[in-house]
Amino acid sequence: MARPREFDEESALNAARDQFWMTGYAGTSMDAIAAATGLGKGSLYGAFGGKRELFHRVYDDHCNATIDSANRHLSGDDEQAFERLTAYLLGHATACAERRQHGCLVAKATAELAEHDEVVSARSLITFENVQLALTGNLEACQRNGDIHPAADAQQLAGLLLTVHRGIEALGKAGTDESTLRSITETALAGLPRPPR
Amino acid sequence: MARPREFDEESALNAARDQFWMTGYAGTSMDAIAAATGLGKGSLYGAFGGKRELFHRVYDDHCNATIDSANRHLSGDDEQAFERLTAYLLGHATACAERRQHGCLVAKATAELAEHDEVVSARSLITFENVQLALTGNLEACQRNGDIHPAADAQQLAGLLLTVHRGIEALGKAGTDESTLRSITETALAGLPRPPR
DNA sequence: TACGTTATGGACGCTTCGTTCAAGAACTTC
DNA sequence: GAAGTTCTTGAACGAAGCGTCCATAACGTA
Repeated sequence: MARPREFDEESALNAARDQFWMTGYAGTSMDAIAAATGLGKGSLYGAFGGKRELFHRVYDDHCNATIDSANRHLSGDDEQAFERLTAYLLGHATACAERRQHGCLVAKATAELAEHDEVVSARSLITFENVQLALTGNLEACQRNGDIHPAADAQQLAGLLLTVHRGIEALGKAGTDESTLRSITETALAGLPRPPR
Repeated sequence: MARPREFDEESALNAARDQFWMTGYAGTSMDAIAAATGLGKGSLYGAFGGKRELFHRVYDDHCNATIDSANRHLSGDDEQAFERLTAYLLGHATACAERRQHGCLVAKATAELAEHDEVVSARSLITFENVQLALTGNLEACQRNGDIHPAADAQQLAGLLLTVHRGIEALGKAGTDESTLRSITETALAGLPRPPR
């Protein structure tokens, strides 16, 4: 060992993430990140490499957090699976309508960079697939509990719900109000195939 | 009159739009636009003002074109309304899966700028509302023709379809393949309430 | 205490950015 | 053809971009 780091890596990464989140990749300068993290250029480049490298690191962490969040919200016992699904999607609708919130970083980064940066597009795809997986697991629990038609294709339905999830995010960005986003979500949930009784 | 313009305004705007479309607002330089349009800086600034002004002009035109396209695809006689709806959404799914296509400019601009530029967010919202309106009209035609349950709320369903439309765009950006996007679309269409028989 | 190693902070270089400007060209009107 | 107006070209400018470098500081080890 030699001289130890004076900054906390995690909080520095969070500050950098928030900058990218707010102003996008091209719109964020390394000077702004240096100011936000409180790091000098030397520390910044020494610890994280260049701008692209830093973004990849930040983005990777964020994608993992997104997947974890989906899993945490959606997994659990069968009895309350449908309730969790409803809460997850309606919560998302409410969050997307918040004016302060600057939307989802995955959506923003994918829109800006996916076509130019294969690392980003691959990471985005994996993230979506994993969220869909979490949704699939939840829907299967719903089926076991009799909330969803047992013959339905859970994976297909999960794909649709993921799509709705991403669409809500897009509409929220444009300023669609909360009640609209929530009622769209409810319409989507109402369209799920219910079991015969 | 004095010296006439040597360039075609529309094609210059299209070239500018394509640049913004490809590399985003912050990622596009006026030099790049000058090169793409073939205009000198003087002409560029003289004709369109600054960067932001030019983007607003380009974006406005594009939003109108988007709305027109939705209306053109979705309006018509009642008999083929559902067929047109299916074609519109499936066509969109296929287009979004095209790797060459750089996604929807409305989505990209909204993601990058909506939170910082009220002109953009307002224009995006109006665009979405008008596409939803086109979808609503189509669904009402479907109801008259007996393809959709007559008691269903067409506006609610249109909101859901708009959301799916935007979600498909988001997933396509990440690289989701065509067959997946199409089958999600089909699942969404299958979830629409059919009339009792 | 001396030395090697890593971290820090900011000045620096080079490039690119958005925008302005001056000189000249093309047109209309008188 | 002279005057007036608008358009074109491209150089120039200040600001800001990314990344490097260096003197200094703070540790471990000998």
